[in-house]
Amino acid sequence: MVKASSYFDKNGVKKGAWSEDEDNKLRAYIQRYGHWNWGLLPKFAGVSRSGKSCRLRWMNYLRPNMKHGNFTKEEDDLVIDLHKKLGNKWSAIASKLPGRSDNEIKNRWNTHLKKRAHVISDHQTVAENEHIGTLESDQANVNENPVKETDVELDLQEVESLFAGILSDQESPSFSSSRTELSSYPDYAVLCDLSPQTFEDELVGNFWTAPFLRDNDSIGPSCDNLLSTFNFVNDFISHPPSCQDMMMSDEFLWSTLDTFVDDNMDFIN
DNA sequence: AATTATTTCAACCGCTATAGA
DNA sequence: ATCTATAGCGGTTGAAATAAT
Repeated sequence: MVKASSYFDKNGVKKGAWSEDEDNKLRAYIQRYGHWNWGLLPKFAGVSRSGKSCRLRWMNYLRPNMKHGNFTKEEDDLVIDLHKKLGNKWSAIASKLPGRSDNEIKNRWNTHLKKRAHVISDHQTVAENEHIGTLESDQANVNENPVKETDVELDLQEVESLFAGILSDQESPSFSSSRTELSSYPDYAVLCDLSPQTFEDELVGNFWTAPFLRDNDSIGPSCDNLLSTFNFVNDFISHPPSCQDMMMSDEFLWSTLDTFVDDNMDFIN
């Protein structure tokens, strides 16, 4: 199901449903270069979307290993359980359900599970009240409300341990997610002849993995493009070749440089 | 079969947190 | 300390799908 047929806003940014072509462009780009900067990514990927929109599309739909379709009973139960402990912390809940996005879980909760959880909660409240009533009658005049205080204390401990578990699972959300994503891209490992982990260390914020502007045919030789390309050439000349060897083949590099010179001879002259 | 009401869920929006200048 | 850019989160929207009449 899609939200709306697409349209362009007053700034020329495309909104609404993503087309298959846009999905393919975004997927291909991120699988090749990673998401190094969401703000700039759409331009390089060749899609007329906002960075936010690209990020959302990738995180919620295009990421590798994302599940789509019905939730299993186990997943539903887990969401209910985690929501009971964490509340509307969809991102934290999603971190415990592999292949499900926070958005998907939020929708699942709002459309299916909220009612079910309320029913369960109502039953539990009745049971708890009966239990408390029994205790209170048993321990009348000893303590005003011993059972409720104990319950609150246990819940806090549960929440704390759960958060501790989440934090220990992921040293950094962006790093851990990109590690998972990268490990599923054999092309990168082959290209670099590096383990995904080592490659990731090189990838994050690495100049050499940022896309070369000429990759995007829709972008003409603007001053920004030329500046970036000149910077690229300067860096290539002045830097030791280790990174170049890892990240690019000679064939790609020289063909890119040739193309650049051909296309921009007038500007250079 | 046609119309209306309801449900679903992908995408948007506004806000906050964080990092870097 | 302040400003700016970016990433991420959670609430909300609204078109499409489905159910009810």
